[in-house]
Amino acid sequence: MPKVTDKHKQARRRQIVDAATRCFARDGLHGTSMQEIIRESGLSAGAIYSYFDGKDEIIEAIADERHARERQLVDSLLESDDPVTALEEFGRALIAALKQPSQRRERRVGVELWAEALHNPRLRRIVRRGSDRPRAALTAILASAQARGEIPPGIEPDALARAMVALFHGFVLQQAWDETADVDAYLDAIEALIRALIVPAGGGSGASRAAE
Amino acid sequence: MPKVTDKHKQARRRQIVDAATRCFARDGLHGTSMQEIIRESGLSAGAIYSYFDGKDEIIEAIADERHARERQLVDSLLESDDPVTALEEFGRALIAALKQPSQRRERRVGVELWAEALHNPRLRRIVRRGSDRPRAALTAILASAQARGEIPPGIEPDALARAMVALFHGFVLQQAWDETADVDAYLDAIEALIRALIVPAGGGSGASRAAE
Amino acid sequence: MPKVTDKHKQARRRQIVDAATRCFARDGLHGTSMQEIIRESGLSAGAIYSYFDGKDEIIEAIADERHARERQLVDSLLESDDPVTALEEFGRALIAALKQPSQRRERRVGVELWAEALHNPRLRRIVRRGSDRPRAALTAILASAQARGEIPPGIEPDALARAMVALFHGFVLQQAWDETADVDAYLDAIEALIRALIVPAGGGSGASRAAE
Amino acid sequence: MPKVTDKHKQARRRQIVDAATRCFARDGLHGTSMQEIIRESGLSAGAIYSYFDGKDEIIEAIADERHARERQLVDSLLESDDPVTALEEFGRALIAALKQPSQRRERRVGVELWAEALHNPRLRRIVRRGSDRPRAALTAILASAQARGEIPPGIEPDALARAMVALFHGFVLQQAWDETADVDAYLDAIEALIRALIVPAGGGSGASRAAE
DNA sequence: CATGAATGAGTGTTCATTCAT
DNA sequence: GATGAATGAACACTCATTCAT
Repeated sequence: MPKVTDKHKQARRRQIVDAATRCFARDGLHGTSMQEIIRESGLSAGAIYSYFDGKDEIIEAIADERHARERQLVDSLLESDDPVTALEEFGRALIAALKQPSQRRERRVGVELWAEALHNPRLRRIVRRGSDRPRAALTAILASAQARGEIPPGIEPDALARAMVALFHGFVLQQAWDETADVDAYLDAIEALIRALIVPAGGGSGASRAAE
Repeated sequence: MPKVTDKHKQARRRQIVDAATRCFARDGLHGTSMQEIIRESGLSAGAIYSYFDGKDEIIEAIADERHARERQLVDSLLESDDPVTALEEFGRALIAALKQPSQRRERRVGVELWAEALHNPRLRRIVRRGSDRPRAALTAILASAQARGEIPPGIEPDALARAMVALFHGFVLQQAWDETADVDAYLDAIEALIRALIVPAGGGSGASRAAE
Repeated sequence: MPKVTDKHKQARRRQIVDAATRCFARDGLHGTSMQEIIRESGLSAGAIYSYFDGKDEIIEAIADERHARERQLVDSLLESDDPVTALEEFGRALIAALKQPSQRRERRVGVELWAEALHNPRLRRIVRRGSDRPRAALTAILASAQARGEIPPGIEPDALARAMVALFHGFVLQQAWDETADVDAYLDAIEALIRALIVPAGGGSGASRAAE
Repeated sequence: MPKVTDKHKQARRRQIVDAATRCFARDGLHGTSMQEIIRESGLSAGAIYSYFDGKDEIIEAIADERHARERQLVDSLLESDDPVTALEEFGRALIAALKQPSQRRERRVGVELWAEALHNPRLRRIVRRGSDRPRAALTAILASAQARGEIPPGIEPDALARAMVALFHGFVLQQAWDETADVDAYLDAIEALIRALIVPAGGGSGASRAAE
């Protein structure tokens, strides 16, 4: 019965990853001991080590999950052929992500992962995959929009994509520091910012539309 | 002769903070042991502990320095009465800061501090001072620009300020992960982004100017 | 199977407390490092710290044991209704305690605890319980003896109880300093000292002189 | 001018010993760092080390002083030819010593010295001189009193002397633990205790009972 | 297969003492 | 002589990981 075993295995890994995420969000990656994860998960030390090779692998699993979720978010970006619509979709997905309180914990841990990725090459690869791929997708969309004349020429699409990723990461950080940061106002502001850039198909300023 | 003693003290603290910054940038806040800082600084354990109460205090000193440097950057913001000019000044200061390779190390450590600040209240206070004050200054400038009609109404100035801080933090992160990230192109892109938003005094769209 | 675990736990604590007692008796509370206790106990650092929160707690456990043993000694005091008999019982228990060479080590450590108790409030509470309770019991016996006329009036029973406790503590100290101190002669002497005070049932008394 | 220098030296040693005594009474022998003694004395580290070879020597100096003071107390014992009078003198000196609040500190440190003496041979020699000599003197007096028939036969004079020393040490300990311990009542009680033993020149005796 | 007691190298920190100035 | 900055071995304690049961 490999399937049952596999399901069981997945469930146990879930249990461990969830417990670890709670601990990491509360006390930080380095402020959390394996003992705490053991206690929080309700499993034994041996059990945990039979599902993960060690603390680092649990951290990587968390990073992997985050990356997978972000990839899903990006995939929605690629569905539409119209770049502007795609960006709007992206924006909406972002809203959903940033407003979900259930993901606050994950985002806090995310900030820890950013720092950890600076010194752990395996983790860096995972974490960067989570922003390199979205950025590449954004770059493609923006290049295409630029080709259509919807975005002024003379701006590097990749640099603009970086700016959009920065707007996301930067707000994740602000929200991690201050839970009361106003998500809706922020999303309105960056929407205005981005729309201002978009050259309307039939002339007149993008900026004026931002105020509509 | 208190001056000599004081100068000496400052020099020793410099020596320790610099050594620690090198270590932290290389191995991370938690990947660096006091032993390493001791070796890197060329001082003895006892000497270091006579200048700092412990590892945490060294970290705080580094955060404090960073905050002080950011405050200087912000102060230049406030000098001009014209909001748009002020923003340009700010942008230029940003360019200078992000392009200085000598500060790469500091920015890498900065990312570590963001994560650490999530769990260390003292540090959070220091780190947040470094972005709350700039944000407040930006908010004031943007509100004033908005009052003058230079920025479309209907956008929360504070949210827009958050976006600008995010554009900074977000790129610091990307640069920490990938030293080859193109600073100039990024700065061009965010300049275009911001300019697009600015309603020209006499008519035509900001977006069109962004392409100039 | 909580019983096995519990028994095991008790046995390990015994092992640690015994090793620590040997170390403390040999090198003093402060002359003994945890490393020495680790070596002497044959356990690892981690093992010891899983049974005790730290060195202080090991010391407290030793003090607790001593206190428990002293309470048992005192309980024998309270069994008899006749104060004089009770005192005799107490004296005999004392003899047994002071003559047991196996307790030499414990008594040496006891002297260390007296000193430590001066500066460690938790320990002071434990150590004082070990002499306050016996003293209170002695006070009650002496008061009752005084009420029966067996001890001359005009002496504070509590002060006399203090004197008896002092005779015990003081000799423990002398014996700690000089193992050859003659226990039997000492016990004879204090027996004589105390008996001299007791007013014989039928009349003329040394005690009457004491009240003069 | 060796004399002036010598006086100066003595004064400095005083200053250091006094500062150390204050520290030791407050925080214990091992809870006091040289740094604290340095601060408390108002001298520099180098200065202190030019007057004492180290912490241990400061402790020995304190023990020496204590011993010298106790010897003076004992010397008064030997002045009188009449043992009973001598004992009374001794008791009176004791009263004075125990009631002086200024010596509370010294007595607290004294208890620390008892413990330290158990593991430091040099200190043990000093500390024991402080009770061996008084005990020897008491033994002589008691033997002489016994020879005159003032103390019942059959009691070892040395053991009785030990008891008297114990009455002193034991109360010092109680007072160190509890400053409110009633000195006067205690002195009354031990006076009664000792007088009960003394066979009145002309008659029936408690002592006869003691020998039973 | 699961457990959790045990490991021991490593941590941050202290402190009696020295010695260049 | 006096200073006090500097030393570095030693300290109490932690924690990711293992393995006998």
